[in-house]
Amino acid sequence: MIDNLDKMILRALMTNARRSYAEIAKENGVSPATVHVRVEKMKQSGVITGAQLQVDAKRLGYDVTCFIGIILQQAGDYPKALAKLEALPEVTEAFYTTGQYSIFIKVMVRSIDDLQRLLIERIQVIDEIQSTDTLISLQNPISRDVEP
Amino acid sequence: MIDNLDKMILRALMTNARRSYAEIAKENGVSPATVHVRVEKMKQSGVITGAQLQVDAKRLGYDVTCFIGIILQQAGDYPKALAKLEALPEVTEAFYTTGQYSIFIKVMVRSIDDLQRLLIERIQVIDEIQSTDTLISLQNPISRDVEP
DNA sequence: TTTGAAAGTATTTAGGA
DNA sequence: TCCTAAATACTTTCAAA
Repeated sequence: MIDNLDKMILRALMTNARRSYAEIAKENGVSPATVHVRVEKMKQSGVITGAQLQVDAKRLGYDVTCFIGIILQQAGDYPKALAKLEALPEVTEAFYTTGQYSIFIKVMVRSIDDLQRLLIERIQVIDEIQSTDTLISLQNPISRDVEP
Repeated sequence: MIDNLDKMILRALMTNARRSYAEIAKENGVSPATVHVRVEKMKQSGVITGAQLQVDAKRLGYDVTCFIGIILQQAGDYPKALAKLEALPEVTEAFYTTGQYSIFIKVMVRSIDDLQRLLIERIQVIDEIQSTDTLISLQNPISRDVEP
């Protein structure tokens, strides 16, 4: 399904999604048309789902990143709780997890004050949520992709 | 520092980093050259840090995503422990956090067996680590960017 | 599946408003 | 700072191997 050339193309684009197919082609001894064909195939098969610009959240004013573990009143409340969390733009990731928490979310806000308001006024008021644990991130020293 | 046009450009590229500057220019009533200049400025000022292809980890064979909270022997062990974690390609994110854990990592592996091996043979053997808590993710229903 | 060639676009630079 | 215009480079299609 995915051969070595596909992997090379993924590796190239995962580090810099705006690199030209021409350049990647040259590096791998194939024609630009081939790179184009391979990328289209990986898009169609769902291996490639998109391309995101990476921005420095701090420079956009988001100084606080944190993780919140959520314990629900009942396990079956998951879809409702999730829908309510999705409506909060500060919630940038949500995971449905096993273990002590049912839902585990990543939140990015401008300040500790904003975090407190978000937690108290928008998250802890969600009926389906029983309690939350917050983990504030001070640094994000590793951030990278899986190996293709 | 960042004006409205910059934000529009970021919004466009954050959802699809391969969109053409020409198209973004047209949408915002400016010339392609202006978009180019703005992007270069945001790269130089560090607002834009790169562009990543998004891939479906499951289709690359990474079926298991999990979070591991790490408690260190001593707080000062952080740099050493981090360096050892960085050497493990399965560790795709690391956060230095306040609260019950010192380091909080995201791990992507091919199977639960691989997770077990990674935990026992590569992570729990790190001298500086006292103990770990693992949280397995079954789904990732929300995954998006902050608002610029 | 890959390619070369052609057509269509896009990027990037530079000069001038 | 932004634009237009021009040069260069890239992408994408397609017919053939």
